Amino acid sequence: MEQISPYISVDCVLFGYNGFELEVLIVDRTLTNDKTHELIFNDQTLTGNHVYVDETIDDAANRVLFELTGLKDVFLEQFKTFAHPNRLLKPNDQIWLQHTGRDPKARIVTIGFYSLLATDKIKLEWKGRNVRWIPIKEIGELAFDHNLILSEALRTLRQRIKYEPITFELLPEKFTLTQLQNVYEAIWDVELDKRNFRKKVARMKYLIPLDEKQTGVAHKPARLYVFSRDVYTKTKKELFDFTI
Amino acid sequence: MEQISPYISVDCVLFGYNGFELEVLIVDRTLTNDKTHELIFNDQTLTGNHVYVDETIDDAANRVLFELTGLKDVFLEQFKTFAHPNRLLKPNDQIWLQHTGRDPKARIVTIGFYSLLATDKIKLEWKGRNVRWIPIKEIGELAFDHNLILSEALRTLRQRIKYEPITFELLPEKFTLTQLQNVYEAIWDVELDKRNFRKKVARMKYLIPLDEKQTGVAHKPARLYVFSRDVYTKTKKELFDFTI
DNA sequence: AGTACTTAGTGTTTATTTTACACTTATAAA
DNA sequence: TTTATAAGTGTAAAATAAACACTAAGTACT
Repeated sequence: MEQISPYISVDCVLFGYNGFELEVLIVDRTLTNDKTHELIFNDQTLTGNHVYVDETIDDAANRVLFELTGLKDVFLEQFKTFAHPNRLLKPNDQIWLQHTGRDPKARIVTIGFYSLLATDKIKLEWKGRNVRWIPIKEIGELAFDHNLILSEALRTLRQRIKYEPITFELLPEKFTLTQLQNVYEAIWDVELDKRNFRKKVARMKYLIPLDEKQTGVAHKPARLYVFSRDVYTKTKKELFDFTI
Repeated sequence: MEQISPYISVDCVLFGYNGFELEVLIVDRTLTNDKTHELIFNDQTLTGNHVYVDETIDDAANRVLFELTGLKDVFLEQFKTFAHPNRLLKPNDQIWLQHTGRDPKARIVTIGFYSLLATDKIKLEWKGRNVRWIPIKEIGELAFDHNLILSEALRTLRQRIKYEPITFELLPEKFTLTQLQNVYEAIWDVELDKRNFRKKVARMKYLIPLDEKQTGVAHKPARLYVFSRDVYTKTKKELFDFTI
């Protein structure tokens, strides 16, 4: 029952919305033989890194996000912690751990974060590794238990957008109501009624209509809106939300 | 930026309901000088323990719960992970860590769980330490960041009971509608309208009325109900809840 | 036996929210 | 000027939420 030095990491599920579908940021994990330069394997993972001893787990998650996208101060929230059962490591994962000089017997504890990003404004770059957005429906088998982590992140996201105004994070600052509706439809994978959706969001005071319209579209241009966090925090009911 | 062996623990916030108020299980932490037997300090903590290398974090949390209450298979859910910023350790905590042979510089990562228990059916006992239920409003300063952990657990609980039928876990198997209402009132610290509350729960098919009544009360005896998880899982809308 | 005490249990009205459903309007492109 | 495309709008019916006060059924006490 001795405590072998565990390895603490964060894994970030970065959700993006491209105007049509929900996407997730995926990194290629490529391992080649140092001498022969043969490809040993090539698969895919979520983005993550280990937690340094002098930083909080939120620091670590923000660092991963920043190194990848150059962005700071974006929505990033812890959702669940996973202790990889090492006996279930896939062969590739074992090889990978040895290659990176880590003990495959050491417990891996990883804290899952998820972030919401407007896909367009991001230039991806990460330590020379191939990083790209993949529509969530097209994601195949990932390394470690990253499929589970992704699945739990999506479950959390689907719940969270019911009660908190975070869908705006997936959109440009100014957006149309149709775009907003599309985000909900993409996340929940359902179709919503346009008129009822608009009636519903019309009640949200923190959704501010602008005197501005879309330009350059080959149809009736839509009105643009912004989300006001100020109005939101002022009007939301704190009824059950006091801290002891 | 070297990785000092971190220390991984679980902290369990055990919520109980005594018929009147929401309570939390608290452990006395007493430290005496090994030679002189003088009391060095005596303060209070949540219940927790470290995670062994051969168990999952859920195993560890269940182990803590079992050692404390003798109960298995009760509601126990992870809610948030905390990385104690060690620079903020209180003096007592530093002394405690040294006393238990641990490096105060080693990062502490603790995974917070919360559990819901019907206070009455539990016999408390934990390694000879003093363990007791304390009403949540009477809890003072706790060790480490346990006040923060408790506060986050309560926030989670207050949210969770809005959408999931877990309040039953705080009650005996057969309960009255008034008891159920009292649980909501205790958790949210509000008063609810009796008639509206009953109208609302009457819509819940998984709340099964029995042909049984309270006995031994000096007033009109109330009808007893049970919660049927079967009916709940069958009838609940899985609409947005598929797994990829 | 009767009375006092205590909590259980019930219904109505009004306001708000949800749901289902189809046509007109404004712009760019051809 | 015509066409294609998405924007934008209203109504009726059903369900839910909110406010509000009295009667019923048991025990305890005399």
